[in-house]
Amino acid sequence: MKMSDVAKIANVSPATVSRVLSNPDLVSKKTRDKVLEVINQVNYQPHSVARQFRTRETKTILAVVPDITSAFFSEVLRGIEHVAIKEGYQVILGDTENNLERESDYVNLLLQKQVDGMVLLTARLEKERLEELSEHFPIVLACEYIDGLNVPTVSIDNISAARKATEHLIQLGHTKIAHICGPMNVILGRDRLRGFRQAMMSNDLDVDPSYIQEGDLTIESSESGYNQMMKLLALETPPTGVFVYNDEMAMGAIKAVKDSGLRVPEDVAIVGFDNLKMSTVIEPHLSSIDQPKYNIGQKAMNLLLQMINKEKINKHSFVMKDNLIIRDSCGGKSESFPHSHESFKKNISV
Amino acid sequence: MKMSDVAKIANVSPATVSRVLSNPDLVSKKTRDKVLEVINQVNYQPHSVARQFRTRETKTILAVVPDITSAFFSEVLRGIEHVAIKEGYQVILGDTENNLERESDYVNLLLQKQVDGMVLLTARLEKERLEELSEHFPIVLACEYIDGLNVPTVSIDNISAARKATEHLIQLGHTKIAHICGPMNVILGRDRLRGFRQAMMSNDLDVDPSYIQEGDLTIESSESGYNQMMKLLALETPPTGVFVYNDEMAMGAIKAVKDSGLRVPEDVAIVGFDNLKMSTVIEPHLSSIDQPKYNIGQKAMNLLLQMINKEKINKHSFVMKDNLIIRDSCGGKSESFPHSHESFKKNISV
DNA sequence: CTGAAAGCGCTTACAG
DNA sequence: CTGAAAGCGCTTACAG
Repeated sequence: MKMSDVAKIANVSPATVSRVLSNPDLVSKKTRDKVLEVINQVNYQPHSVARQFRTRETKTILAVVPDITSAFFSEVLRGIEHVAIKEGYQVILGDTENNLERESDYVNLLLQKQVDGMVLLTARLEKERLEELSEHFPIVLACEYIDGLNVPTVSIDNISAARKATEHLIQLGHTKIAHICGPMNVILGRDRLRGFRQAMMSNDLDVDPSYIQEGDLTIESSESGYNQMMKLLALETPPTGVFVYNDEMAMGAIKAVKDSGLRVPEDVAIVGFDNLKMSTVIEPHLSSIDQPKYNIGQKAMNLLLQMINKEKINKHSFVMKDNLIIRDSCGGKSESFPHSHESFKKNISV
Repeated sequence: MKMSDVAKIANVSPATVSRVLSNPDLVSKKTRDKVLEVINQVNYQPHSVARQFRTRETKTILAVVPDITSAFFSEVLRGIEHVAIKEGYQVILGDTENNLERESDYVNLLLQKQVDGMVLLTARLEKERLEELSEHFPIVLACEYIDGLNVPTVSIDNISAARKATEHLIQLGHTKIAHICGPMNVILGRDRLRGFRQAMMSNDLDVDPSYIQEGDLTIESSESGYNQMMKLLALETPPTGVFVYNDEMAMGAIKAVKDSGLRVPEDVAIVGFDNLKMSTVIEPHLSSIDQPKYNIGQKAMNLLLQMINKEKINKHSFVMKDNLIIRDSCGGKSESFPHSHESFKKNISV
């Protein structure tokens, strides 16, 4: 059943059917009703690929994620998806599994006009390539970014957030502080390490090179955190405080401390990053840097829509507010264990 | 830049360019090389919507998920995606957020020919609707299913798995056993409750109605598990063992026990379902029913591809093997805490 | 307010 | 092995 069939039955031209569907105001009420009746009767569904072909827009955007399995990204994705759906767009999901080649493949969907635009939650391609692409297609970066790249970007200030997390440990009196850092080939890893170093330096604390252990995103994160923490604990003088790249690694790190017969926070204090929901499920509850994950997704998608609609964007870098959430994994102030529904909620989804 | 432009430069017809791209054997080596050179030179990218329109296939499938945020489904999705990519298909993700209407909307993408087929990880539509749809379009069900529906389905035997989990508690000597069940409007909730009842009955144990507490998937699962466990603990005689619908709820349940000043497993033993990775991160490590999540995804996608390629499928129900993983949350046998890389791995991703 | 006609960029049966 | 031509199902400028 195609449009011309509907037209024939309704005794109008295909053009009229098309108008009823996408521009009903252009059609008289009488004709419109007649056409709609036929459409319902035969249960006509327009062939959307034909429409896409004709209108040169797919009403689909691509979200490229480094790891779909991560609770962090699913929150961001939900922000993207909600805005997309509200505006009549679909979201294709591209999971690169932290693989550069897959990232590159997904980006090519733009060139083939398969999608109207793209939100990149991973930005590991060459700067020049992205720059070139973004001159021709709507692209927004979120979470990850590229220094000096003139493409709309939504993220937090990772350096200052990392500084904050580290300073929290310093304020609690720690001096032997280590950092299980993210991979050095992703900017977030480099930024958070930078923030860590800044905090240490401005407090006149040394950073022992063996106190920096690089985590690995290509294996299960908590496993990577476990391994790196074990290395730290095996040192002659292990650290008493550790700032960990993200919450998932931090969980592994906590496990490592416990498995070694030590306690968190008494023997080793730990701060994470991202404030995942499970940070209040493990013991002790994890102190962490909160990122407005859902809002980042929303903001990024809104920007993308602006670009798709050729609206001007007068800023290209959108820095969202992060927040240090203090729980029990560093000692000091401790959160209460609320029993009521309300406070559970506050506790678990800050 | 379109195909006819490339053709002009290469001094051939558009038909020849098309053949070079999709049926190179039909073209002489000489012509082929000439055309390929031009294609590279001008960096021609075929317009894939035009191709989709012409060939009437989108090389895209839709995966409909009830909750993209859940670690369970991301594993299944990865299985789907890996197979899809290998076979040159893209995956559109539809997150229904446990909302029936959204499920229905996504399913309509089939009618609009936006996708070549669909894997449903949620099956809450009317049986008749799905039956009708599946007569016209390739559809595979995974994880959730509909009784008596003749559509290829991949899942575990939820009833027997639930029985196994419950019997584990019974064998450990528990008699006051409760079940925090899944929502009664999804089949998995009903099935697991059924398995629970079967195990109780065949062991001559009573099921106190107040020992059945229905969880809620529309709120944060661990919060729901927390709430329901609090209700159980408030009973005059609280249960000593609880089988929980899934691991996320089980985490909340464990938290509730601890927050009430009781211990797991000494005061309350808990078994979960799904064997998520975080079940070895919380304390105590959660005993749980393992589902072959990734394999379910692979199998479902393979079946879908068979249907898309009009191959015959001679069975419609594929039951995968589940497995009770015993850890520490029920007492009895306890798992060791391995330190080496290898055993961590085994421990964390059974 | 409505219709006839052109055309979006490919692919493929047909002819040679 | 190659080309000319038709056509996939819509939308939209144009004319009336």
